[in-house]
This record gives sequence, structure tokens and C-alpha cells, in this order.
Amino acid sequence: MNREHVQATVTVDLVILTIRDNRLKVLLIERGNQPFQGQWALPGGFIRPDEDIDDAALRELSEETGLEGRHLHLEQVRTYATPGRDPRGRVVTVAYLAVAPDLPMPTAGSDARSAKWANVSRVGSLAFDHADILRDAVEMARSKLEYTTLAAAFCPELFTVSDLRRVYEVVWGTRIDPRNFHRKVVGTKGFLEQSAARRNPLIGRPALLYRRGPATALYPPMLRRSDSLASISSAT
Amino acid sequence: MNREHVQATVTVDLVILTIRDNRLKVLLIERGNQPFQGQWALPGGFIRPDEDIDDAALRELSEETGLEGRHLHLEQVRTYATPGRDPRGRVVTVAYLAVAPDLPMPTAGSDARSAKWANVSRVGSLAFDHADILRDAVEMARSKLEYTTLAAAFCPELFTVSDLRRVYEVVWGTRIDPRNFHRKVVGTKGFLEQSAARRNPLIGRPALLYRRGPATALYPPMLRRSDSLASISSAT
DNA sequence: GCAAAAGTGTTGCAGGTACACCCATGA
DNA sequence: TCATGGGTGTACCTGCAACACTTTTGC
Repeated sequence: MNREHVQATVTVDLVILTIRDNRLKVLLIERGNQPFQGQWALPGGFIRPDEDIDDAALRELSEETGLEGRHLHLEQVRTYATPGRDPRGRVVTVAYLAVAPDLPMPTAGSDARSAKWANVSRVGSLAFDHADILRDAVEMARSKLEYTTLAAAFCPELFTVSDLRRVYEVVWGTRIDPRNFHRKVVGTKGFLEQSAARRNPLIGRPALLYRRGPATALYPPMLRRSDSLASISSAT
Repeated sequence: MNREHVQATVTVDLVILTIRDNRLKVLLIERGNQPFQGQWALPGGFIRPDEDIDDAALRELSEETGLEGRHLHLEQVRTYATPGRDPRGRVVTVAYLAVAPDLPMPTAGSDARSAKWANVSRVGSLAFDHADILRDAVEMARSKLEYTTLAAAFCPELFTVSDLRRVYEVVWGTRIDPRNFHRKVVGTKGFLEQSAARRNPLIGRPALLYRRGPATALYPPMLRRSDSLASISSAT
């Protein structure tokens, strides 16, 4: 390869979203090394020789969450390559959005002092340009709820229609009419598959449990009302 | 930077779409150098030191089309990094989608023997993984027509509602009712701004000329009918 | 006047919103 | 029986599909 061409280090950064305590959460790690030592950042790492970026993202995800890919949604967001975004040199990072059901408390990895689930709405400044990446990834997730079945990726194997509705409400920051929502998602072919089981709430009528159906697209889409005020209050 | 970390060369590849002769066209170049010498490929090139990828994409676009960015839509599609995708070594490419009004015939660049506008529906195999990139970018464009004002980026400064409708018809490969389409786009606030001028067709009533409005999102979206059979017949 | 393309009116249907109402359970 | 969340029925409203109809030009 021609020596004139810029050589760059390639990393993968993950925006791992889940819902805990009726809040949208993102996994953050406290950096154990320079640069940005002691600051909060998105989990990520370097790609290995002969490793595809999708595989690198999967590997990092499994290292951070301990879960294998079966129940996890993972897709590329975009690539960030502004010169100077990493003080160590030319580092190009490919950002991934991961969506997972409620996960156990994270453990600190090799490069991290500690890890936590942070409220997306309360995330302040982050290391590198990770605040930008987080904002882009969350907007992508919000948008994808509209015309894909991504919401189901926030739910465990078996879930109720209410669980699914809460995903929309928490991610969008809106209220949705439970009755109309129920009809809409149950009536959308391939979104949900009814299971034999039911779940009893603490009080009230038991709810049918569903698992994810084969559909990935939602047609017609579940449009956000324009009065959805959801936004990240990040100090960019 | 730690020597264990993989160093990669970073390139930018462009999927430049336009409409000519009522067909969706993509700019292809015939490679003048190895590898894949003599084969058709997407235009692209290496990023420079201290150059952001968005700027690299803009620069390549201006080099290939001779146009500056004012009337051009340019956005990232995704990043391709499969090991072995470039026989010269580890090359990571960031793909961009560019949309432009009908452009002049391209001229061959430094690295290209020749260049042409190819019918998207008739593109066969391409160098590297460019057939994959083209497919992803075209699907992105088709999808973005639904919920953004991207269609106007295919039109020159002044255009008629019919021009805009032809964009949808050509990109989606469908027929759209001219009467309903007219009402929809004229009624969508911020999509079109009426100009004082009109244009006379060879035969028929003159049409009002519009320019792009400030809106970028389309709400409610312009949904494709599911019977749209548009697809690329590319030999991947 | 005629052909052709631009643009308007109108009707019917699909799907969403709002909300009254019924159902099934625990206490 | 009451409280609570699950789920259905229904009336209304919005917006698109379909298509008849009017308008404005060149020839």
C-alpha cells in the first residue's frame, strides 16, 4: 500500500441501550487509562487483524454484557473520523447501536475502572466525541421504533403488550393510549406471536404473553406524534 | 499508539445518483490501475491527513462532478471493513450517498480510464464490494424518499411538480397518480416554495415552477405502496 | 377546436384517535 | 365488592386512492 496514504487505527464504539426502572439507559464505562482517564465513555475497542467490524462489535458487546448475540439487536450507526477526535493519533471509530432486554449490572472490563447504566436523559459530557455518538444513536433508535419492530428487542423472550408499549413510551418520552396501541400491534401481522402463557400483574387482569414475530418492518408505521418532546439534554 | 492495534487505510466511496432520460443513474468509473484494472467501480479515494471523512467525500464529489456542494445532497451510508475486501491490505471504506440534479457527462479522473452514467437497474458486477455498497445506498435513497424531502435534491434550482413526481416514479419504479401527488406535495408545508415563473411544456398547460423549501422531514410520510417492484438486478 | 399536460372537486375507504365499556384477577 | 390493569366496541376524523372534471397552453 502506498506510503502516502493515511494509516488510521480503527475502533468500534457501542451504544448499548436498555430499559431499567422505566428509564432509557445506556451502558457507560469509566476509563481506566489515558486519554480521558477517569471520565465516562462508551464501551468499545480496537478491531483485530482479520476481524470484520460487525464481528468486532459483537465481540465487544459480548465482553461488556456477557450475552451472546441471539437476543440482541446490533447495527451500525455511522463512522466518526474527525481529525483530533482522539489525542493519540488518527483514530476512526465505527459506532454501533445495540438494544437489549433488561441486563444485569455490568462489570468493569479490562480497560474500565467501573461501569454503570446511565439515564440517557441525564448523560453529561463524555470522553472523545461520545456525546455526539450517543445523541445520533438514540435518535436512530427513536426513529427506528416508528417503522421497524426494534421495540421488541428491548423486551425479554416473553413479554406483554404493556411491556412493549412501555418501550415506546420510555424511548419517545410520550404517552400512548393503551387500548389503541394494543389493537395496532396485535393487528400487525408478524410483529407478535402469542404464547400459551399469561402473566399476572400485582393487581388486575392477567395479560397474554407474546414473543417476537418474524416481521422486521412495520407497515403502516407507528408514527410519533409531533408533540413528542423527547430530547437528550447533553452538554455537547 | 500501541503497535498491536491494526492500522488500516481509510477510503471514501461515493454512490452518486441522478436521473437522466427518465432512468436512475449512478456514476461509475473504469479503473485505470490495479487492482481490478479495467473493471467498473464507484468513484472514491483515500482520505488525506487531517481531513475529515465528510470533507473527503465532498472533495471527491467535486473532483468527479465538477460541482460544489451547494446543490448536492451528501450523507453517509455505512462503513465496509470486511478483511480481504481490498487485495492490497486492510482497507476500510466509508460509503456516501450523493444525490444531484442532472449533471453533465463525467470526465475521466486521474485514476480512471473513463467514466459513465450507468442505469442502476442494469449494473452488473463491480470492483471490490461496490455492488453491495451500491445496493445499500440505493435502498437508502428509496427509503429516504418516503419520509424526507430528498427527492427535491434530484431536481435543479427550479422544477415543476411533475419533475418531482418523476423522481419518485423513477427511483421507486412505480406509477403515482399525478393529481393526488400534486395535492400532497403542494400541501406539505415547507416542501416546495412557489416561484414567480412558469414553464411551458411542448404541449399542454404551463406548470408553476417551485424551488426547495426549508423542510427536511415529510410528515405524514409519502409511503410506498407495497406493490413497488423496484429492485436492483445486480450480480452480487 | 383538439390534444395534452396542469390542476381542482368529490366520494369512498383505511387507519388512527378518543373514549365508553366489559373482563379477569387479587385483596 | 372494589381497585386495577387487560382488552373490545364504536363514533369520529384525517388523509389517501380513485377518478370525473375544469383550466391553459401550442398547433
